[in-house]
Amino acid sequence: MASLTTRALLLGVVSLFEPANGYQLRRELLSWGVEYWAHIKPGSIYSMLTTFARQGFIERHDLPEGDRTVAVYTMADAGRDELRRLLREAAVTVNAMDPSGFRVALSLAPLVDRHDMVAALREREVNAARISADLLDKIAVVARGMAPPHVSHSLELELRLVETERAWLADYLAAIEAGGLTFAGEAEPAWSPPDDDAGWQMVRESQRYREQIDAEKG
Amino acid sequence: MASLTTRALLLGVVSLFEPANGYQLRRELLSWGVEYWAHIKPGSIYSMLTTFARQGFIERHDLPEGDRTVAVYTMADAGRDELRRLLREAAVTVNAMDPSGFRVALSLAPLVDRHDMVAALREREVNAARISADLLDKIAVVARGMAPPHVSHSLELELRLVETERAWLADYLAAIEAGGLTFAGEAEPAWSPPDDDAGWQMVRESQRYREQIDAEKG
DNA sequence: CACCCATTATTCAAACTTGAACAGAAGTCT
DNA sequence: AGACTTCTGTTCAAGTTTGAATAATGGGTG
Repeated sequence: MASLTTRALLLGVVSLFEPANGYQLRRELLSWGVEYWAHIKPGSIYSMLTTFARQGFIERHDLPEGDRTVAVYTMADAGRDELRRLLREAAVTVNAMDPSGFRVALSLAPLVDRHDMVAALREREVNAARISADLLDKIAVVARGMAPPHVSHSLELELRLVETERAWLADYLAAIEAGGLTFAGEAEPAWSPPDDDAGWQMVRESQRYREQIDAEKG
Repeated sequence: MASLTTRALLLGVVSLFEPANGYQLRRELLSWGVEYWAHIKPGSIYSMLTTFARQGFIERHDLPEGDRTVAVYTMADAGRDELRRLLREAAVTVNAMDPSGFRVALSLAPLVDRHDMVAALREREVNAARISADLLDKIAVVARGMAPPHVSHSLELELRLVETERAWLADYLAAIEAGGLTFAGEAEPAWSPPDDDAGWQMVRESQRYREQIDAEKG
C-alpha cells in the first residue's frame, strides 16, 4: 500500500479542491514540489485515484465535456474519516529520518480543527522527547565501545535534528495557542491569491463541476 | 527504479559482506532498522538482488548446501562503480525532507576513500549553503503576503533543519580532517565486535562461501 | 491561415514492491 | 522422545508505480 505521506497528500488535495479531475490534482501536487520531498511521480496520481475510488474513499463522476468525458472526483464520507486519521498520525509521528509525513500534516493543517491540531502536536512533543532520550542512551552505549565510531556521528546528527524540531515545535504551538493561523471551520484567512492568479481558474472549474454533478443527481 | 537510498544500501551490504546469501543480507539490513528510516521491506530484498544480478552489478552463484542449493552473491566490477557513484551522490545531495540518503552515505562511509569523502562533504557544504539562502528568499517572499501563513512556518522548520545539518557537517569534517574515523583501505578500526557476537558467524559463512566459489572456478 | 509548441486529460505495458506462504533445520521445553 | 516455536532461505501472486505514449485543444507568430 502507498505510504502515509502519499495517501494523506492525495486525499488532502481532493478534499481541498473537490470536485476536481486528475489533471488539476496532478498540477497542484507538482506545484507543491511533491516529486522532491514526497516521492510521488505524476504517473502515480491517476492510478491512486482509481484505487481510492475502489476503496470507497472518493467518488468518481464521469461528466460530459463536449464530445468526450472527464473523470471528476469528490470526497466520500469514508475518505474524510480516513484523511482525519492519516493527518493525525502524520502529526503525531516523529521520525528524524523521514520528516515528509510531518510536512504533509503542516501543509494540510487548514483542514484540521484547531483543537485537534493542538492535541496532536502536544502528543508529538511527548514522542519527540522520548526519541531524544532514546538517542542519548544509544549514544552512551556507543561511546562505551559497543559499536563502530561512524555510528556515533550518525546518531549525533539525528539527535541534533530532533532537538531542532522540538524547539521549532514549541514556537509553533505557542503561535497557534496565541490564536495565530487559520484552521478548519474558521473564518477565511486574511490572505487571498493575487487577482491574476491561476488559482481562480481551479475555483471556477470546480464550481462548474459541482453544478453538473448536482444537476445529474436532481 | 528503486530509489538511490535503497540501491546504495543493498549494494553496500553486499559489498561489506560478500559472498553472502539473501537471508544474511536481509538479517543485516533489518538489524540496521532499514524498515523504519529507509523504506525497505524484507520481501523486497530478494527481488532487488535478482534485478541487480540481471543488471550486472552483482553475480549470483548457486552453491550446493546439503541436498539443496543456496544463492550466494558477490560484487561485480560494474557494481563497485555503481556503488561509488551512488554513495557520492548520496553524500552530496542535501534534502531536508529526505535525509535518509545521507544516512546511507554515513553508514557506508567505511567503503569510501577518505579523500573522496572529504571532497564530497565539501560539495555538500556548498549545496547546503545554497539551499539555506534559497529558503531565506522564499521566507521573505511569503512574509510579503504572497502565500498562506501556514507555509512560512513550514519553511522556517526546513531552514532550521538545514542550519542544524550545516553545523553538524562542519564538526564532522573537522573530525575527519583531524584524522579521525576509518575509511576504505585504511587499517582495521580499533573497534571489533564482542566475542560472543553473532557477527562472527557471518564472517565464517562468507569465508566458506568464498572457498566454494573459488573451488568451482579452479 | 498554417504551423508549431504548450497544455489538457488520460491510459497502459513493463517493472517494481510486498505480504504471505512454504519447507526443512535447529533449538527448547516437558 | 514428542511437541512446539523459532530460524533459515526462498518463491510468488497480487497489487502498486511509473515512463512513455496518445490525442485533442488552445495560443502565438510569420
